Amino acid sequence: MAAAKTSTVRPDPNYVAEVVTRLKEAHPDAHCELNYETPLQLLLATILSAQCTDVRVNKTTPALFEKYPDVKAFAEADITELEEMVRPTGFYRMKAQRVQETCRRILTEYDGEVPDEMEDLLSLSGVARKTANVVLGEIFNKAEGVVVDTHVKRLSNKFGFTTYTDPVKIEKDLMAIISQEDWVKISHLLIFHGRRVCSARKPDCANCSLEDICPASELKK
DNA sequence: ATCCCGAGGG
DNA sequence: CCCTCTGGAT
Repeated sequence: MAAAKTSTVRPDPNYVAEVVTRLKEAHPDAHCELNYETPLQLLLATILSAQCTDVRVNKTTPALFEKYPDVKAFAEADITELEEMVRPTGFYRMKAQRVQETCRRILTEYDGEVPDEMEDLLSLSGVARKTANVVLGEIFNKAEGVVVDTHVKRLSNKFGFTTYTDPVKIEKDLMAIISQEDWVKISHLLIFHGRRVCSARKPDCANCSLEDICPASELKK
């Protein structure tokens, strides 16, 4: 019988396990770096983090969360003032609108509480799988997938975990090769590694503990 | 595929 | 200057 063809080429499970093990050793403190105190604050911080560094989000949110202490305050905020508050994070008009629209819907449809179901989260303005996965994983401890941001996307391709560029397809590939108990952790690890070692502009292969097993190592070119 | 948008790094 | 940053909606 001829070998069954699969539509997607999977990386060697042993290789994947080795990469995960080494990432855990390299970044034992990997965690979500967005600052927040409430579920609402994490949801909003994550919406603001689109195409923006978490460092900049963290410099923006303290004043924002002080001025608007709860969902109601965001729902009733003057949109121009809200725009100015979120301006440093970029895409500020759209983000202000999404933040307010999301808070209004949480107020009117979810009794003021951030929903803990994927379907409900995805129905919110400015919330797609990446943001929903962050909230489900960090707050409710019930991740239904893997957070795929720009770092996870870049490194997943470098390590050969996926061949796709579409975040949804990348997430599906990762869910197939990473054990479910590591779904939250793998994103933290890839994001930490992507920021500190394997940056997009200048990957520091000389100081990377995975250099010898990395298909994209710059040192052997 | 394109738009939204500012700020820092190389 | 150009690229990148925990994306999402049209």
